Amino acid sequence: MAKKGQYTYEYPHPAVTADSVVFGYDGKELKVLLIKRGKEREASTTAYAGEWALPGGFLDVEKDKTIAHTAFRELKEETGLKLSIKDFKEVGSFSDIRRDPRERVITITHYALVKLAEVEASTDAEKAEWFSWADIPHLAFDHDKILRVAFSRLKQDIHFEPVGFELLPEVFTLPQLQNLYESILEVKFDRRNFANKMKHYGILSEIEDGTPRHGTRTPVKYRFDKENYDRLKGSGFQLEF
Amino acid sequence: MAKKGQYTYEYPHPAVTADSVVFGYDGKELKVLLIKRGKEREASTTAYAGEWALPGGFLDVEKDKTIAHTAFRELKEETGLKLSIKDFKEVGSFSDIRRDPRERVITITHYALVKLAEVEASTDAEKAEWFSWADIPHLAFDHDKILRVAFSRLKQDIHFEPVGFELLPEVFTLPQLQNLYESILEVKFDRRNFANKMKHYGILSEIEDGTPRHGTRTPVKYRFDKENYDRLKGSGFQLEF
DNA sequence: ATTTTTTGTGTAAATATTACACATATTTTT
DNA sequence: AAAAATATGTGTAATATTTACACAAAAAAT
Repeated sequence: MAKKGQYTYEYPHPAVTADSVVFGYDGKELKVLLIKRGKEREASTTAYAGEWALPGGFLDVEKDKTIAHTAFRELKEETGLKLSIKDFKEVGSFSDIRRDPRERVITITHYALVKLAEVEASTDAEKAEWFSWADIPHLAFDHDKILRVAFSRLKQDIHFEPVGFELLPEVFTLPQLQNLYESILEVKFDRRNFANKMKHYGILSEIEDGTPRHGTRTPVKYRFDKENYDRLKGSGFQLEF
Repeated sequence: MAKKGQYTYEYPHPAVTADSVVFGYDGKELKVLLIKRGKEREASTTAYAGEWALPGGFLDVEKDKTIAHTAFRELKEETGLKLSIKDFKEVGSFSDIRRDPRERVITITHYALVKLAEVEASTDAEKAEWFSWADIPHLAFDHDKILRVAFSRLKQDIHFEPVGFELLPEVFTLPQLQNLYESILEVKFDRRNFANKMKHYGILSEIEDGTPRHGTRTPVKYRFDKENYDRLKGSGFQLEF
């Protein structure tokens, strides 16, 4: 364990943390992973104990290769979720001089998109919980603000990035895909126009499951055609609505 | 002056800097403001002395309200340019563990857009120089990479933000505006289509300077109609090409 | 003086977007 | 068990947007 007062500098240094906004989608609603704050860094005073907050923690100055590695490591430690470094997309920094009561702390926030069904089992329910976007509690520090900024970044990115790929399960339906877009963009689309446009892009593969499918109201299942998407993206394609 | 070893922490802390990419436009070419590195922080070892670099410097932990204030202060100190805090748009952080040979330094980068003609005089030519985008020298640290990322962010933002307002002088011509868009987006547009689209948005006011203007090849002068632009933007307008 | 470059302007064709209705199986309600 | 409500898939015509394209005149360069 580190001895107190071991690290000295000629000029004052801030602490740096990485917080993560992890979005999931269960086919119905957009969700966010939050943790209940306990104590951290054994010896330091705990701030906002017992409140909900974004998962995150301090940069390990000697070990973390980049700040994304901090985000990765802390998310795993705090929620059990083991993603990949490249899943973390930087949102920005939050550096207000009073944002942490203990000392000057700059946080760099990332967001990540996960397939909820696939990861729900591996999140440590003791410490972490998935909250519906519509039902987020008040958060510690300036995490309310951070969450809003992360969401607006997601909202921007969805125009150009295949966020569907990352949030939906392998097999999904058009209504699910549409609902996801509507949840993130906070608008409603016409069902026919949405389907036409999506099919026109050629990035959906219909799954033939044998059932002859005479009636409706059992939605057709699709898979993303990743190869086609990558090809389109390479030639300047933009997924827009 | 600070005494050596005055600031101690229980855990190691990184240094945090703010670097700025300042873009200017002279009616012909996109330019970037760079500084020649000398020594900084009186007592510390100077890295990359004599090389070109982005303007920037260390966060003042006790005084800088946010990291944007650091960017503002350092830009003024190093180049003489006095912008406004809200001119600084965050690009992102660069945190590679080896990016600074002296100690662990995380940098948070902003970009800013300026009307070159108006600020050229106030940049301290002793220390700072405007470089054409096509003619940027090799830079210190990972500043080459930072510059590329900042440019690609500008390229994205131009779709949705009135960067023309910020880079062009009050009075400008359509060819200048088009050239600016072409420089940033790295494409060529058809002159008629560009003019049609721009005029259709209703954000340009033609300036009547009395001259009857029988001939062509003396471009018509315009001003941005800021009010109209703001109104359009408020109702979801997007400037696209 | 001649040539080259720069500028402004309009229209037709192609493409993309929008608006819109019904039949039917499933689910929910009574 | 029956009835009502809900969710699903499908196509076309009207409108709006985007693209492609040529010439005449002044200024600048040769």
